[in-house]
Amino acid sequence: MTQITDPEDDTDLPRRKWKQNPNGVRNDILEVAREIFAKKGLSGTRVEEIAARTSTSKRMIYYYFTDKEGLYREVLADAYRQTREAEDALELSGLPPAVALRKVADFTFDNHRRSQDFIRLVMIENVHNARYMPDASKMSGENSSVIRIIEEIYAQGVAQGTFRPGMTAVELHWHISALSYFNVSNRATFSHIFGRQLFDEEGQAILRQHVGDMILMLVQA
Amino acid sequence: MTQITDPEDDTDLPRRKWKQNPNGVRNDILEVAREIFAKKGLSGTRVEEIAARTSTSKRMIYYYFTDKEGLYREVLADAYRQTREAEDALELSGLPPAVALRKVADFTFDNHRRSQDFIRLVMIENVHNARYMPDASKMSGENSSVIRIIEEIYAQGVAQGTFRPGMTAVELHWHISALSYFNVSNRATFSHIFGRQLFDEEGQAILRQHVGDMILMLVQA
Amino acid sequence: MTQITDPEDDTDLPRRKWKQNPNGVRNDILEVAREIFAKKGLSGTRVEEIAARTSTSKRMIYYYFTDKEGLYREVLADAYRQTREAEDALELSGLPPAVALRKVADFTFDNHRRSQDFIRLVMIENVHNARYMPDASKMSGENSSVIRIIEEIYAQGVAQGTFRPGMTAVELHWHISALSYFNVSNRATFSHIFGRQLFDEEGQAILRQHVGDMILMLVQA
Amino acid sequence: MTQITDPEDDTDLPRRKWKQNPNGVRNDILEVAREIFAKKGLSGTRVEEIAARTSTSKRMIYYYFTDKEGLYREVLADAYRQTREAEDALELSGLPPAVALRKVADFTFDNHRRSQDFIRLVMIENVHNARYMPDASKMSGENSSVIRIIEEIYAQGVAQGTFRPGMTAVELHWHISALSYFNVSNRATFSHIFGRQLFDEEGQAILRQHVGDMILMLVQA
DNA sequence: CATGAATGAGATTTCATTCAT
DNA sequence: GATGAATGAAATCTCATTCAT
Repeated sequence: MTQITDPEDDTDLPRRKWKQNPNGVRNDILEVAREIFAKKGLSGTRVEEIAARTSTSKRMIYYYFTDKEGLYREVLADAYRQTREAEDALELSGLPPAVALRKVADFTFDNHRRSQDFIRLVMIENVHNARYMPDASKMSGENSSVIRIIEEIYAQGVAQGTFRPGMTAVELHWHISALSYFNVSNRATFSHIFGRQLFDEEGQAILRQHVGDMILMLVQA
Repeated sequence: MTQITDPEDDTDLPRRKWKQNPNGVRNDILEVAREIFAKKGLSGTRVEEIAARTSTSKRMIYYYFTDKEGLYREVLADAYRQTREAEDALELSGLPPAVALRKVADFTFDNHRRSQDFIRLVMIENVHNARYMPDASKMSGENSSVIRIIEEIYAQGVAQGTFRPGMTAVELHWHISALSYFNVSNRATFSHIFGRQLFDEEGQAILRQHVGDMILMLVQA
Repeated sequence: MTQITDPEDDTDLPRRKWKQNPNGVRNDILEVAREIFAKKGLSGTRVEEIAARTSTSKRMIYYYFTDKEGLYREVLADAYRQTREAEDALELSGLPPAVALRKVADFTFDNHRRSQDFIRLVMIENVHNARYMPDASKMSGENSSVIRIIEEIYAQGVAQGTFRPGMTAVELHWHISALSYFNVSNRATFSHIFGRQLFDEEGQAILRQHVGDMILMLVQA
Repeated sequence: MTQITDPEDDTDLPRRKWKQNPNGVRNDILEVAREIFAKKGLSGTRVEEIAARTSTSKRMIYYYFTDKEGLYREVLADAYRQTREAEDALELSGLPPAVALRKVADFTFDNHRRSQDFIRLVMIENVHNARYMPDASKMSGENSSVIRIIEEIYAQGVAQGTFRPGMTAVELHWHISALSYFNVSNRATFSHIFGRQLFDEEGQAILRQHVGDMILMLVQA
């Protein structure tokens, strides 16, 4: 990513992607680790394998992350951070509540599909009962932008009389998340049992439509 | 450890512990293994630990299940089998489609909450990309009773004109499952970020109600 | 030591000193470990080295002793146990107090000289601030036979009027130990600075004599 | 870490921290290293830990002391040097031999108690069989002031007829050292087994008295 | 002189599995 | 069927030391 390779440095020495490049090395490890942890889980991952796919050595992993668990924690925190950032980019001002809410649902559905590694990390972390989650302080849902966004939309809809009162943003977020998450997390077993149809483009379009429909009907009921 | 075998008691009588339980040892292993696999995953589980919590020794695990993976496969197949059996017990004949469909949703929501270990095994299996799933032949969704049940209800509703046509039972099942599953699978991370409110009795009642509502609105739209 | 090698077992298979001989293997490890720990200390010792000098593998060390520290603890406890046993063998009944007390001093002086590994383990353990000592319950000085022996001798001497009253057995033991211990523990540095004379046979005889003299004079003063 | 260097302050003036301390960095390292080596031994000590507690970096340790072993050697030599200096300060001229000798014993007993780190370094060095001791030339007991002091006292006592002839100063020093050293070196294990009484103020006073008594009786016998 | 980054070699420990009885 | 002992292969982690700037 932030590579600083010098083409002139063509000596016989073993090729190093970065000499003395702390962030380069650190990020390189982080990226590789994310992929492998997402694929194999914490206990299923070999530090060796991460090192092998890196431009550095196993030793550097311990240098920067103390131990395997430390690396896993960083990967997880990083993944959440990036997801937050993607959510922060959502721009919905000016839209009518119903339109905006569907946009949130669609965005979540699409974004989850795009972020398979993130979903897998969350699956894995749930198997661990959230033991390695970043400090609650950094994660608190209060200042989560999705929640704030949904809150605003919902409040506006209620004010306009188009949404029924009595619900919370977290509830709405929960429903949208559940449907969008399951679509990625359980694809393997679900398609094993019920076939792949729901996962081809047409099937996905139908599901996506349903998700938005259900959410809107829920608030408009 | 908790063994009750008496060296002098070398008669032909079956060992007391398993008197009414011919496959005693095997089932004992299976039960213990299910619990531990559900808690720690495949790679996170130690054969040692399973053996220790069993009334038998490690040797027997290999005797009955060949290897750790074999045991895991059996545990998984067993768990699915039991879930199927629970679903088969659903009796809805005679009810109007809308009532029946809500009952299916409620049942699924409740049943998932009760079957945490099963859900965890499914989570784990999805991390493994469904690599260890029982043969598709045994699992095929065609002969799944939930699907057949939903199919009947839906067909009836469409025939009566109360449900809109154009949907499939698998789609409906997908939505119900997603919402019911996420409620269990992601409780750890979700409550870490957004608090525990949705998981106390009141919160769960609300979510359960929403799930039924959304499904019904989806078919009645 | 407790070897059970069978000369008839001359197959092509790799030679094993003991197959399926738990105590053999365990004691073998313990003996080798004691020697090496005594020589190099806890952190200075390589598990590898212990294994290499054993008839088994590194793996067995972990099988029986959990980890390096566990092995060290056992070695230490074992060494203390053996020292106690040697002390228990002291037979002094019937001797006049002064003679008996000198015998205790002489025995301790000689026994320490013979038990270099034990002394070294105690040195090492003191460097660790006695962190790995066996449970105080097993070690309590109350039921230590040396203390009881000295107590009896001293009480008798006081009763007879040959020893002055007002001292404790632990104090006497302390002095005898200090002199006997230092003779072994500090030989290396002391002889480095002041030469080897005190450590040749003649020097040792003189020191030994002094130790007994001083103790007797102390109680007879 | 607690560095006070200012990048703009690139004058020729010596760094503030070491204004009156030309060998500042070196001595800083030495002091920290002494403490840690005394606590954990040679193999138990991490160069990393020394560096961390120093005002400099690891690099400087290697710059000044070549390697860990070199640093350890210097620490040890330094500790002996300081002990010698303390002994040199003893001023006993004019006192009657018996009084002077008890003063030497008392001084040694007290001085050892005060110099725990030194005693620990000696313990550690004895575990290493005195492999890292400073050159014998620097250390030779001949020019050791304690030995010379004791020699003088003893000679005077013999000349006066109050001390019996036939002993050497090294022997006397050996006894005093043994008792004073053990008091510090074996406190951990001894009190673990026999309790702490001998190590409280009263107990120590008794032991100290005994040590002087025994030495005096030994020469006066 | 000074520093943070980097590292090879090796140490400790783990784990599924098999063996001997 | 049953059991405790045994094990090879591999995984995690540590440490003194050197390098690049």
